[in-house]
Amino acid sequence: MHSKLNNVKKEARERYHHGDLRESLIVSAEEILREKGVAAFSLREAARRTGVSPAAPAHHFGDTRGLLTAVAARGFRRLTDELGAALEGVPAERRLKAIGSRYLKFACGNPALFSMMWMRDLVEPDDEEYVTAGRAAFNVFERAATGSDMAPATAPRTPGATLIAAWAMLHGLARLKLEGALVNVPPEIEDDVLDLMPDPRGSIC
Amino acid sequence: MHSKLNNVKKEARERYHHGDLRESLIVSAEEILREKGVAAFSLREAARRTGVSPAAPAHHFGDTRGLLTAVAARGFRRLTDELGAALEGVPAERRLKAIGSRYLKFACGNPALFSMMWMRDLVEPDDEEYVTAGRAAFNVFERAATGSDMAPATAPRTPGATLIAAWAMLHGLARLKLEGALVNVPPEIEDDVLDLMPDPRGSIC
DNA sequence: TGTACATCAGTGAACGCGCGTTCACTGATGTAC
DNA sequence: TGTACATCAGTGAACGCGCGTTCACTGATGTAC
Repeated sequence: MHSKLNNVKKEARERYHHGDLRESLIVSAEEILREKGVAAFSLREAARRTGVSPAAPAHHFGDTRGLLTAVAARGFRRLTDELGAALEGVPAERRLKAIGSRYLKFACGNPALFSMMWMRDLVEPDDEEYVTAGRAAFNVFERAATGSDMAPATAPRTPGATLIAAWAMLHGLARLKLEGALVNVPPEIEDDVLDLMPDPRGSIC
Repeated sequence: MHSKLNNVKKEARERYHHGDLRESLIVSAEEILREKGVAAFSLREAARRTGVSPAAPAHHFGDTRGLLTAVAARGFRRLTDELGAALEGVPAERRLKAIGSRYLKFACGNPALFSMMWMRDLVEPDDEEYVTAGRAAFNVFERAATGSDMAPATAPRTPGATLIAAWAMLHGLARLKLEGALVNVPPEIEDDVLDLMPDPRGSIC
């Protein structure tokens, strides 16, 4: 039974048509980011890891930027999911912190991916999928932080200063950690920093 | 007189020995960062712009990473100067905000340089000059934010949570701006965010 | 003041590399009749 | 149910490119005597 499974897999691998190349390329790309970082990423290696010719990716993504954009969008979707999961069963007054520590956890667990997601040089910043995915992640944060579920779906957002301030503190903490700027800082402090996030509901100050 | 000056310059340019190649390469590198961004940086182009053979930089910096490290260190020194200048004649209670907006100004005025300064992949993170320059910048921030001048010069720092929180908010705001994440946010909000920085002197809350 | 020589700061040609992308092509798939 | 054909998803060889670095070298500088 095990060997049967392997045969199926092998056949699939050796088929002329891959079957799910788009998906596989994204997975390979994430792998490269995880193992080697953003700077070392190349389209050819993604193809190589997927066991496909270097010209194949063009069919699905056009060019390198296209693939990275898809990977970034997928990253935002995963972030959205994780932020959502972090809120389950958490009372309103602890949601800001809960979402904050999950945001950090995501960034530190996927350092290269997280960085790449924000690099407008590498990504097609106007790509609809990318924009939508990014906005969805922010929406979760906004709802958790403000307690409001009424965020308009389409209109341009102009969120309040406190919300942006909380996000900035969070994002900055993540970046500083990734950048190794906090190596001399005791890790417990991180928790205190999260407590200092300004609360958009105005419960502090 | 003008032409005489030009002749001197021309001679200098055409001399076999450059005279100040180390300095010139750093300047060219900054130029490239400004014009093309981090991703497009190359050692060869820095040499080309300086009017020197591609092998010349090795004499002064060893390799690409060496040059970028020097550029980053210089960036931190410039940041230190600017932060210091931002404090001149500013009363204690307004220093936190003053230094905050200067930090933002620096980041947004030198986007590629600022990003590069934090990229441990591109830089020799243990280089003494780099480390010293980075620490000096942080020291200015710390002194301005806490009002304390007694920061030990050598001992490993373990700054308080509020200080880190303020820095994180600032750094995060800078990053979000550079990353284009705030395009839909009215610019006035930035000022309000700075007002929300937690004050390490405990004057708020 | 003159000269020999070590050291320094450059040259420029060459290396091998991996990259993104193009190209004419072919095998597989699915649909219309 | 069988067949013709359009479309799709791949191949793999080739392109030109710019890169970082190495190498043997040479011109300029400065120092010791």
